[in-house]
Amino acid sequence: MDEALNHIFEGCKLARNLETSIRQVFPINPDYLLKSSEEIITAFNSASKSLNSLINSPDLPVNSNMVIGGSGEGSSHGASTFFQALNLLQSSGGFEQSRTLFDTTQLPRVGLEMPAVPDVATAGMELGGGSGYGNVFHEATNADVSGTRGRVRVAPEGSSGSGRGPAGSSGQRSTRRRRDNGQRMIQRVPAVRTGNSEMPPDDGYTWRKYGQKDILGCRFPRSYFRCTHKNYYGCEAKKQVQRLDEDPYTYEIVYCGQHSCLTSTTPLLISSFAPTNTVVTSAVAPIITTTTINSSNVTTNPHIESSMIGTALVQMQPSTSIHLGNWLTRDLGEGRPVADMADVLFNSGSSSSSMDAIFSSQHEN
DNA sequence: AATATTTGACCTCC
DNA sequence: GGAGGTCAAATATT
Repeated sequence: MDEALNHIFEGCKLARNLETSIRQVFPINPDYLLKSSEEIITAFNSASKSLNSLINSPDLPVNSNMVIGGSGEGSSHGASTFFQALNLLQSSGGFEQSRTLFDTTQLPRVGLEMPAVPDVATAGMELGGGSGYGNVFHEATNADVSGTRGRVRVAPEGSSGSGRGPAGSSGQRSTRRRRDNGQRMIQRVPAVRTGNSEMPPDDGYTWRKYGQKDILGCRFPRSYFRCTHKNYYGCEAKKQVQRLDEDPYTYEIVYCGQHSCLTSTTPLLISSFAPTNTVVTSAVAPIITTTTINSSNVTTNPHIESSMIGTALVQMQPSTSIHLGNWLTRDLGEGRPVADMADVLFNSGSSSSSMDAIFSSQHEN
């Protein structure tokens, strides 16, 4: 059983590595795809063989059902082998820096939970956790145990207006909070060079920068972003981006909150997640820009195989196409003809203002 | 003109 | 009191 589990976890790890690579490095080298696919197949084939031999073995215990994390009799063996395999997976680098966040004593509860219908972007991040590149760590944010943390400040009446002024003149800000109670996901991504500056790769969503802060002990400032569509949906998704001191070509991105906006964009490569009725027409096809980049400029992250990096980087621009099939066929409920909305979308370019104008009418109701 | 970014001030939490 | 997160006026960009 140990062997089979090891093979399964190895296959999962390889699959995550491949998925992360496909998502973030363009163009993909077909040789690399082939090699990776074969490795995954080999791993699962090995698992299959091990399981077959186990099942056909006369030594198979009567109670062979594993209850992972269970405490009753019959579960201990399964659980221990499971944790051995999981530890193997962890020690391979997938969770190398998450140990403080990922207490192994909680693995049955935390590590095995899978969202029933994961958000596309979230799923992508979760799947990306198996390699040093694109590592993802889940962190339950600081528990609000004091009762005073995260409280909301209420502005005094009649205090609206400019929030900027001389010290001591404020008090008009209605809500200001720290310590988001939502789940945080930490991802490390290689820098992408555009022109003379490096930046994190596009994650498919549209973000608006709302702050930057010098962090004590860090060489590089931390940037704060929130979803562009926050004003229209109350979309609370945020992210913090910081360059690593030890590796300036790697960014650590902390995602906070889930996107609740329908216009949040999704990389084309996730189209396999889209419903079958999704139609990507030329009018809404993603804009593809090609930049000639020296491969050494793309990343120096050793976890990326050089074969994956071409001399040109094709970066998918945020596209609304993926979700169109979803919500164009959805009952928008406000009596607004879908065709009209599509017309607005297709004929007005992809400016967020037109998008927001559409959805603001929904949101306001 | 509309939208995004910059940046100093403000606020919360430790 | 200091660090980190957020706000919003000023400024830049599209």
